[in-house]
Amino acid sequence: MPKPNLTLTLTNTLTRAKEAFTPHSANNVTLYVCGITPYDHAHIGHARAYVVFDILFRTLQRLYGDNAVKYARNFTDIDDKIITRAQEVGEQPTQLAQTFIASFHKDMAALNCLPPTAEPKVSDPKVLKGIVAHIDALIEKQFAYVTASGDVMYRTQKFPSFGALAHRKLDEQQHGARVKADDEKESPNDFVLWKANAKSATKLEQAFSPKDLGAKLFSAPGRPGWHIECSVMAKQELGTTIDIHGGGEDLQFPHHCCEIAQSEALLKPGQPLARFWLHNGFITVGGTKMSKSLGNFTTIKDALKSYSAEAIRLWLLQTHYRKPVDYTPAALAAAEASLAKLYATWNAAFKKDPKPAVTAWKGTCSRLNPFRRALADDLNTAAALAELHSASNFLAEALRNGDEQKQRYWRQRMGYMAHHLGLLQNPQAHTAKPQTPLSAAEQALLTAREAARASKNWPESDRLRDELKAQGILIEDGPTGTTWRRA
RNA sequence: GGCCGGAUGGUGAAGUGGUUCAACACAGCGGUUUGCAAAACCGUCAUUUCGCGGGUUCGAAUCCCGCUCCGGCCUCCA
Repeated sequence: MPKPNLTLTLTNTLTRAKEAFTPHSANNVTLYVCGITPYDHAHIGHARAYVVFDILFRTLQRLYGDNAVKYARNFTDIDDKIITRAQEVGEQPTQLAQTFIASFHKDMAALNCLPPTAEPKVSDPKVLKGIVAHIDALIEKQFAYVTASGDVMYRTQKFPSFGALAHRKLDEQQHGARVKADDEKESPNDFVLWKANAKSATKLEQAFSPKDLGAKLFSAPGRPGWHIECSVMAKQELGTTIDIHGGGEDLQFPHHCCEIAQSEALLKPGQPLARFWLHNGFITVGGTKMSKSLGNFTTIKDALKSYSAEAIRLWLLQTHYRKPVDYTPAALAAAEASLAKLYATWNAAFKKDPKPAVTAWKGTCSRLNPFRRALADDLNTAAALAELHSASNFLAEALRNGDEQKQRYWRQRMGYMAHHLGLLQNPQAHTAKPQTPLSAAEQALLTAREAARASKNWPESDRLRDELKAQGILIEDGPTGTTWRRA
């Protein structure tokens, strides 16, 4: 792979500064992004996180080569929330998790998010064994202790920089602000690595015997705590120090701080779990964070009932990934309109020349430089979109002028940009919304209107046009005849 | 209480010291076109203005200080 002639800069949460990114090894670039706990359908907030990191994944692929980038995104498929939900609906937890993993995969595919190179699950025996071994090692090194009820806790006092990622001094925190303190902890900051059944309301489900998994220093049946899995899966999939670790802003503390403590306790002094930490901002509703617990969420599937997947993607990419995005129908409708315009040009170009669009680009192109620079500048997708619009406008102009050379030129560049952003990728029909053929009744209306127009019966013609519009079919009378499209 | 982030036209939003820096998009408005529309095109759309008040500077939306408002986290969370 050629050495990238662009420097990728990323805002590193560790330093709160934009830093030049260089991978530890240019032919093995590693990215770990915290995935979901599959106990319900994913919502728009999840969509944002994974669209953002999809753009990062694609950008890294362009810079270092498709095969050089390893992107792991996990599923926390062993968890109290899964067990609780499973009991509510009378299902096996594992079955329930499977259902929502499949649902999540569908959502990601709809949103044009590329599949990660690895999607580890906690329930994988390899992961469970790794977790148990990691916990054993932490106990051995005094970084963890077993409580009277059998839990294993991380001893945060052994890790003085705990909380540094979130820039917190722990003695200044309000303990128990949200979750009540646990008497068995040596320090209120300590967190659970292994959750023994003794304190679980759901004793028998998703419970594992540490001994069976090879544990030597703890024994109470139970399940892994939330944070430990990511440490282990990142290590198993990507190695001990990864290039970039990402996730939502809300994971900074405690989740990512706990991961750092768990992982770095077993690494050489000064060796980090991750060199770069990236966090995306929230989706808000009326200014308040969209979340499961507040109940103010819209699932991706529900949003897809009203808006095309690419409009959702476009809407998300209009804002820089660290800023909040407010979910409003008006904003989605505006994105849909903007996308429809892009597709109108795109579609017209395909009618002229049905060859597939360019997706890859070898070498340099001065017209693509602003686009590439925008994405390399801390993933400035808003600026990158402006370049896409610009290419679209030039292509539309070339189509009007009949300049075939420029049509090819701009179509290639537009195609490349759209592909990088994961937009304009609907196969066959080059429109955002599916254009199902007219029904017999609809066709009859259209034919009747044609007849009325031929006899210059304008009132009848307009009445039929309104009737079609009411059914979601928009009529356009052009010089070469009448066309229709579904709104 | 501690820590973190945000505030840019009617709307979303880019821009973090200086030659179109207020990009781009959506909406609106005027026009061309059309039987009328739609679509498209042309034009217009923050002109001492970037939450407020100071300061630094030859020069600030951009840096510094103070303030207001909004949001997030402080062991469920993307």
